[in-house]
Amino acid sequence: QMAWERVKTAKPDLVVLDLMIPGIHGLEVCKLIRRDATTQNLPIIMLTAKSDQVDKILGLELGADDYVTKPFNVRELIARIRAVLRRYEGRQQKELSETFAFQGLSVNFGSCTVAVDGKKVDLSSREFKLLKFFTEHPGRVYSRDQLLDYVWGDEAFVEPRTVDVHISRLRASIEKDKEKPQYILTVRGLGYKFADLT
Amino acid sequence: QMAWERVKTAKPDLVVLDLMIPGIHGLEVCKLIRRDATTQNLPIIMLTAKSDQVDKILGLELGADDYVTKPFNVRELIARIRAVLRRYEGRQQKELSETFAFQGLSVNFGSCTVAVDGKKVDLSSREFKLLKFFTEHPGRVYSRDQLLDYVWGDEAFVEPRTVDVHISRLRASIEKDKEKPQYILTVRGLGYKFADLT
DNA sequence: CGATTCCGTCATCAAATTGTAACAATTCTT
DNA sequence: AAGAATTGTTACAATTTGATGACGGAATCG
Repeated sequence: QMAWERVKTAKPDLVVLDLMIPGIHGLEVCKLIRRDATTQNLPIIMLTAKSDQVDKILGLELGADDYVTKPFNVRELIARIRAVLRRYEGRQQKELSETFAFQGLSVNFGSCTVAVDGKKVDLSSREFKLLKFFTEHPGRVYSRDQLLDYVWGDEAFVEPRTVDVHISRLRASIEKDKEKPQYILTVRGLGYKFADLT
Repeated sequence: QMAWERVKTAKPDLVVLDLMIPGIHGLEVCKLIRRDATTQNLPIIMLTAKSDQVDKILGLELGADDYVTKPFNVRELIARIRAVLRRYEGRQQKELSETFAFQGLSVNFGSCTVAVDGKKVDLSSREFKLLKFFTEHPGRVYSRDQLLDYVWGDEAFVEPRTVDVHISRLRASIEKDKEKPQYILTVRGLGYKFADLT
C-alpha cells in the first residue's frame, strides 16, 4: 500500500493512523509496520471514530501505542504524541544503555567501560570493540578473517595473526586465570569464541 | 516485607498495590515506599475493593497517585497507569530541567550559568551548549561526529577536530586539575563522555 | 564603526595504540 | 617422541590520536 511505502522511505519517528479514511485499511498498515523488522518498534497512534472497544482491543494487540477517538481535541492529540515520543525515547535509551554481564565480567556499551568483579578495567578502543563484538554473539565461533571483517571493517587490511595479538592483550586485561580463559576461548583450527552463556 | 524488598531491588517505574491481598498490608508497603529516599517519588496506584472513602483518604495522605476500585476494567487500569506515568514523567522532566550538580560543578539551565565550587564561571554559548548536552547524558560516550550532530546541529558543517578545541576550552574553564579532568573525559579512539554519576 | 569576544582551522608536540615479525609454547599427528 | 601445525607472547617501529597555542575571519555589542 502507498502508506506503507511512505513509511518505509520517509522513516518517521511516529505514525498517526487514521482508521476512518476510506480506502485505506489502517489496521492493515499497522500490521505491516509491526511485521517489518526495521519498523517494528515505531510508535503508532490510532485515530478512530468508533469509541467502542472492539477496535481498541484490536489495536492493542497490534501494538498501537495510544488511541484518540474522534471528535478529538488537537491539543489532546499533540499531548498524546508528546507522551508517546517521550516514552519511546526512554525505551530507545534503555536499549542503548544496555549492559552485558557474565561471570563477573560486565560491559557497559553506553559508557564504553568494562569491569571485572566490580573493578574497572581500561581497554583500548580496538580491544573494546573486539570484546563488544564477542559479547554480542556469545558462544559462536569466529575465524580470524571474520573478526577482521566484523571488528576491523572493510577498510583495514591487516594480517589475520594480528587478531591473536589483540586477543592476547584483551585477555591480559580481563581474564582472571591466565592459563584458563573463561571469557574468550580458543577454538583450535577455527578461531575464537566468547564463552557459552548457558 | 517481601513486597518492599522487591521494590527496592527491581526499581520499577510504578507500583500497583492491591490492598485486598490477604497477609499483605498494602498501606504498610506504601508507607515504607514513601519513607525511603530512593523510592519517595515512586508513583503508586492502589487497588481496593471497598469503594468507601475512608481508605481513599488514608491512601491519599500516604501519597498514592491514583486508585482503582474492584471490580475494575482492565482498560481503565491501563489508562490510569498511563495517565500517572505521563504526569510523573512531566514532573521528572521539570526537575531535571532545573539544574545539574555533580562534584562541585553546578549548571543552571534556566539562567545558563555555571559554577565550580560555588564560583561563577563564564562560558561562551557553544561551550555552554556542549556542557549542557554532556550533563544531560552523563556517562555515555559520544563521537565527535555525534557531538557535531547533537550540539552544533544539522546546518553546521565543521571539522570534527573542532570539537577537540571546544572541549579543551571548556575544560580550561571548569576542570580543576588540568592533568586529570573529572567532568569531561576522553575515551581514546571513540570520543568523549561526561563522568559517570554513580 | 571599532573593539572585543567567539569560532573554526591548522600546525605541532606528546602520548597511546596498533600492526608486524620473531620467537616461545602448546597441541596435534604419525 | 619427533616433527608439523597452530596459537601465545613480546618487543619495537610506524601510525594514529588527542591537547593546545596561534591566527584570521565572523559575529556581537557598545
